[in-house]
Amino acid sequence: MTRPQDLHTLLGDLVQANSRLVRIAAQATGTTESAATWRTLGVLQQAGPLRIGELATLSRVAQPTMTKIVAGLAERGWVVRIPDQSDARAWQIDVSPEGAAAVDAWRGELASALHPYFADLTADEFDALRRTVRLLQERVELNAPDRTKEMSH
Amino acid sequence: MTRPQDLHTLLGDLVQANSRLVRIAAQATGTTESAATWRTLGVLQQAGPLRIGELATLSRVAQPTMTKIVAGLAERGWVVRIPDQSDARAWQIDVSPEGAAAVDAWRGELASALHPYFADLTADEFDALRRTVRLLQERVELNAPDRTKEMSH
DNA sequence: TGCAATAGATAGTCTGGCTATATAAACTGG
DNA sequence: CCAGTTTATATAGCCAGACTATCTATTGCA
Repeated sequence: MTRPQDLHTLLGDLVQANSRLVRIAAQATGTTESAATWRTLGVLQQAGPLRIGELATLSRVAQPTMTKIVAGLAERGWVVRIPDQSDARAWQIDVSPEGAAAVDAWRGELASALHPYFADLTADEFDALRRTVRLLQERVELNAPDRTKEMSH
Repeated sequence: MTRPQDLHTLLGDLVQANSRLVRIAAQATGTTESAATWRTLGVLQQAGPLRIGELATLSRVAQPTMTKIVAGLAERGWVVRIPDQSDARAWQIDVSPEGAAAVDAWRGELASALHPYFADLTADEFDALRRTVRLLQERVELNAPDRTKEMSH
């Protein structure tokens, strides 16, 4: 039923539309915080305390990138770094109450900024949007990426 | 019909899901090119030859940012810079055939990378996705952003 | 005990954002 | 017709977030 040709076009269009949406939001909110911040906090909220490495894998960034992001978040007080009881090399990273509040605040700003663009949705359109967001969420669930390539050394 | 509370949540979820989707695509394709590249070329393909400033406004980035992006694209031969007949300060920027080919190639890679995640959509889900992408495209159309703030000096 | 494997940090590079400012061309008013 | 303002782009300098390569410190096993 899903025609590959259409899917091909659709996915490109989806990513491009989203890139524009993100720029609109960035300019409208004037927030300095970037996608990486909210992506990382989102993963943590969803998957509880995690090690840097696990967090990097689930967020699909390289480990040194995650080390930097976490350093920034820790500076803002949005995550806490708890020494891992069972491994002195490792940390458990978790969202702080302040971090959770920051996510909420950002969602509020984002909604205000984008509301004018979506205020006039029909019930039908709203429903399609809602279903698609759920769909996307399912598909980008936090499954560990395929590491076959790396494993083959 | 559209409940603000739901819309609030929905938009946050949409942006977050998309941020993950973009990371999945980035890792799966292994492409080094970033969102800004395809966003910019997309705007050009849609709105024909444009000046740097117009391009920046429509892409919703600052003018110096666009100068840099265009410099990069010109190096790769993906855009051409045509001197503006009527104004020696300005350039007309347009997509080159190579640029258009690069966009096509990227869409292909993206589709291949994401296809496994979307291969099993039902006709119904596919339809909701298709309608939502169209919807998003309408909403992020290339309308010049509101410049009221800047104009008030 | 001693050495390979693992977790994270550090170094260095690039792109893409930003603001502030410089440069150069184009207007405009006396 | 030229002086001053406005406008279009470029330059400089900053920062975050992405990468690879490598270092350090612990772990864990032979």
